[in-house]
Amino acid sequence: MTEPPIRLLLADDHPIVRAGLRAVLETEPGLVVSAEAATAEEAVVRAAEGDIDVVLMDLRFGSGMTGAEATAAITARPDAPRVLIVTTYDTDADTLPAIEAGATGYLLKDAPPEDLAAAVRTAAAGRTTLAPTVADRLMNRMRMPATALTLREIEVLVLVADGLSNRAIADRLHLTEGTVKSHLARSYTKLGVDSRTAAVATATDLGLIRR
Amino acid sequence: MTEPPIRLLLADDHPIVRAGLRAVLETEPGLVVSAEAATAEEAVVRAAEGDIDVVLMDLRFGSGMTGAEATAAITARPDAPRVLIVTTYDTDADTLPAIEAGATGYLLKDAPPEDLAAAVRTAAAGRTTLAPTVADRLMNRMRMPATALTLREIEVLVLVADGLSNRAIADRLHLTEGTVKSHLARSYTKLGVDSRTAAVATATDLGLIRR
DNA sequence: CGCCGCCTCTACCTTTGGATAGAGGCGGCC
DNA sequence: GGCCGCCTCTATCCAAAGGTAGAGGCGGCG
Repeated sequence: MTEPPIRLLLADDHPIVRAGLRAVLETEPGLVVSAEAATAEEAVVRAAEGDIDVVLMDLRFGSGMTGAEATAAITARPDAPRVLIVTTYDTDADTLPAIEAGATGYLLKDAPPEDLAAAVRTAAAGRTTLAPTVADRLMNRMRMPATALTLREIEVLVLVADGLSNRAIADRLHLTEGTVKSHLARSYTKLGVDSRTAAVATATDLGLIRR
Repeated sequence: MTEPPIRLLLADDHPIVRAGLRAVLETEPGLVVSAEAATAEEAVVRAAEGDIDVVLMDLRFGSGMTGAEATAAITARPDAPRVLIVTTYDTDADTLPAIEAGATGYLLKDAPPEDLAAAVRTAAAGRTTLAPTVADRLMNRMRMPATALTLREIEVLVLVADGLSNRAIADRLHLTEGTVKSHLARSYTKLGVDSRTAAVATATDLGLIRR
C-alpha cells in the first residue's frame, strides 16, 4: 500500500523562486504542490483551509506581513500544518523571530535540492531540520549570552545608529557625555568591537537593534 | 524559415533559483538554457566558450567574485554575450557597479515570468530593459545630483557601514587613509551630515546602501 | 543585611576621525 | 585643445571618540 502524498504550500513573493521550488519538489515521489501564495497574508488564509501538510515560507515579502508573522498566525491554529522556512537570510534578526513563531525547520535557498526534499519530509514528520549556519548561530548564542545588552545600552546604541554624536545622545537622554561613553564602552566589550560603527553593524546583524 | 534559438547561461548560486529560471524560460519558444553556473568565476569561464547569447547573472554569490566583477570580465571580451542582471537588490550600491560593468539590463527577481522572457529577448537584441524601481532611481539621480554619490564614495561608505575604520578601509581598497578621508568628507557634504554614523544612517534611508 | 547588577558620573590620556585647502593624473565631452 | 568630474594623495589642525580605572547610588534577591 502507498502512503498519502505530502501536500505543500509555497509562500514566496518571487515567481521565479516558486517555479524553482515547484520544479525541484514535484519530481520527488510523494510530494505534491497544492498551492502557492505570493504574499504572507495569502499564505495564512490558504494554510487555514486545512488541506496542507507543510508550508514552505519565505521570510521577507515586498510589503505587508513578514514571514515570521505569518508563521505565528499559521501555527497558532489547532491542526496547523508544519512551517518550513526557506529563505536567503541567516542573521539572528531573521532566524530568532521565525523560530520563536513556531517554525519547524530553517533552510537557506542555497541548499541543494536533495536537502530541500529531505527537509520537507522531516518537517512533515514533525521533526526539525536546520541549515548548518543557522545551527552554528544558535549554538554560539547558547554558549555566550554575553551579547545581552542592558536596556540603557541598547537605548544609546539605537541613537548611535541614527547618527547622533555622544554629546547629542547625552542631551537627548539627559545624561553627561561621560555616561554615554560608559554605556558605549561596555557595549563594545560585550559585542567584541571597538568603534561605534562596528557596534551598530554587529548589533544589527544580531537583531539587537532594528533598521 | 525559423530564427535560431537564443542560448542562455544561468549564473546564480541558488539551485532553486536556477531551477525556477529554467522552468520559466524553457517553456518560451526560441529560448534554450545551454548552461548553468553556481559561481561567478564559473560563469566567466563558461561565457568565454562562445556559444552563449545572453547571460542571466545574479549579483551576490556566497563567496568569491561578485556578479558585477564577473559582468565586467565577460563584457570585456570581443563578441561577448549580453549580460542581464537578475537579482533581489535594487540599491545604488548594487545597480551602479553592475551598469558600470556593462550589463545590458537589470531585473528584480520579483518580476513576473512574462517580463523576464521579454527582457531576455530585448537583451539578445542588444537593447536595455530596466526594472521600474531601478529606472526611478536612475532618473532621480539625474535630477538631483546633490545626493549623487560616486561609485567610489558608495564603495567606501558600504565598508564604513560594516564597521571598518578608515585605516582598514584603506587597506581593503589599496588606498591611503587620506584618500579614504577625502571620499568620506565629500560624502558628508553631499549627504548633509558630519559623521560616519550619520552618513550610514541617511545613506541607508536613501537606499544608497543596503542593510 | 550583604551582594550584585545596572546606571550614573569623573578624570586623564591616546587614537581616530573630521575640516580645510590644496595638487596632480586620467578620461570623457564639446 | 580645454574643461570638468572623478580619483588619488598630502599636510595640518582641532574635535570627537575610545581606553582605562575608578567611585557612588539604587533596587532586587537570597
